[in-house]
Amino acid sequence: MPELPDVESFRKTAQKALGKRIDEVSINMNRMFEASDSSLRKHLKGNKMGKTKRHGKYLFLRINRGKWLVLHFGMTGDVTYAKEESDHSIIVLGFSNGRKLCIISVRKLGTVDLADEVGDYIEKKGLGPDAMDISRDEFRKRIGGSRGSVKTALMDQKKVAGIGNIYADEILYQSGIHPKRKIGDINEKKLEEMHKNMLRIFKTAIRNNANPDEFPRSYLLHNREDGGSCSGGRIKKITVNGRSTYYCPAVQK
DNA sequence: AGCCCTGTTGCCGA
DNA sequence: ATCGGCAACAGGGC
Repeated sequence: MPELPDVESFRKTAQKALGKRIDEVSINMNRMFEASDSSLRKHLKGNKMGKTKRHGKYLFLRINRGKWLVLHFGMTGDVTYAKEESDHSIIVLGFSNGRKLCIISVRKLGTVDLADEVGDYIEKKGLGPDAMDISRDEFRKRIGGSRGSVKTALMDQKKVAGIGNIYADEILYQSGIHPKRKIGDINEKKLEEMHKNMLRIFKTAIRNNANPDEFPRSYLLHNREDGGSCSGGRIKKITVNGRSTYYCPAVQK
């Protein structure tokens, strides 16, 4: 689930607790946690939920003056705000209105951390500019300036933050580019087209709360399986950068 | 029931 | 730069 649009949707959910005081804290520690149980409790309990930020696939929740709760979900995740506690919650924040903000991670592959400054944290991680924020020229410079395959470049969080396996395939499909094409083989005009498509796809996904059922039918995502149908032919499955990759040979060159 | 494979991520070592 | 292995777990196929 958690690529840029999913995390943006998590952020909006967390935003519903804005200004609410955290009365109760429940933490199910596991290997995701970089911050200790005691320091998390110290910074969470009794404080009010502040503003929220997202950068790439990272979510930042301000929980105390200058302190941020940092969340990265790995391959699975969700955030809920309701009276009921969700299964697989790693952190549950209880508020006086009886509602709970649940941070969910079924597979426990991500990260939970504390940070003083969002910008410093992003820099420390070496993340590139957020995909929704990056200018056309910057995109062309960062993606175009590598030697490997175009899909590998798109998924490199150090170049541009937020594009994962599913959306990389979608961007390449809609841009008519074979995932294994070498970057050097793609001209500037095509790179700019990719940038435009990336923004459009993410905007569409965000508008629909990252729910693929609501995306246009023309999206690859709906037929993302070996032998799946496409206007031009059949979807093919290959491996790129160690990840399953789906594309249409008739459409993508 | 149980075994095997796959996977929306990212780090590490060869 | 690229590749395989790995982390933890659920769900589907057989």
